[in-house]
Amino acid sequence: MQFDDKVPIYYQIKKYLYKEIIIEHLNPGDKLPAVRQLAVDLTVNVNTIQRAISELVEEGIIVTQRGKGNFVTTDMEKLFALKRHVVEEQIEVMYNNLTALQVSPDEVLEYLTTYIGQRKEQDNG
Amino acid sequence: MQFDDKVPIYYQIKKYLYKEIIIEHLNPGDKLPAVRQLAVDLTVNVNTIQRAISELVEEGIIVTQRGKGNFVTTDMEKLFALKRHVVEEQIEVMYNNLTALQVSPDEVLEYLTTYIGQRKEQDNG
DNA sequence: ACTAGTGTATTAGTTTACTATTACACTATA
DNA sequence: TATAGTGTAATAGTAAACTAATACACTAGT
Repeated sequence: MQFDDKVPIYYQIKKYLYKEIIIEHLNPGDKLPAVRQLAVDLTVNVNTIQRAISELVEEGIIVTQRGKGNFVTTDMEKLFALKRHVVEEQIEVMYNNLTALQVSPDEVLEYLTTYIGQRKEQDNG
Repeated sequence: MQFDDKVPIYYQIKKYLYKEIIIEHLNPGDKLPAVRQLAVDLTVNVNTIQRAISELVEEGIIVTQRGKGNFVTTDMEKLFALKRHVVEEQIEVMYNNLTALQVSPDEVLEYLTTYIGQRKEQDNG
């Protein structure tokens, strides 16, 4: 896995696991790969994996069963809230940053519309 | 100034200076505060300021006149490109992250529209 | 010439994230 | 009960960012 050297790796792994859960590569109740396996897959140290996972456990997204493994929670409330939160955060950060640059809400919408239009052209062409 | 401890300070200062230039708190040809003054204002070390500024110099956004100070470039092309780039980057990052979460372009637009609607209510209420 | 204001460079020390390694504890199964 | 698979913890070492302090070099005004 490729990491942005401006952000701690454990934090990027956290976001990666969020993603895997949100897009249902990992479903409620699923067992995660073993920490040692994840360490190999993502080419980082076990401790780094551990740090990411322990934060997800604190947040109630992942549940640990000692000796068995780590599992995605079956608490659907938590999972819905996770997706809502992650998506909203993306929008919010972008909106706040652009607003700080004195871009108006209408302009933000305009920029996004234009951007999507360009992407559609590119992705088709 | 308040920093996000997940991102290097020098990098956040870079972004801060981008902002100051884009919103025309600093205009073409303007002299920046002295590095020692900036260090006090932003409550960081001079070396950290220096690191941020030296990257802006490499990018041609800031021009150093030794013994005099650091100045915003008068190359308007560079400045327009800067704004274009910074704004587009915000949109792009958000779009890519949401796409990775299997949010469709139309949904991205929908989320943003809803978000802006909510903000307007809040900010008026 | 002197001095104050500026950027630049160097050195040393601290903190945090990360790695590497090893050991320990729990679970399930042959 | 032995063993393989799991999470957990602790120790030691490395690298990067940051701070602190000092010294140097250039510019402008007195």
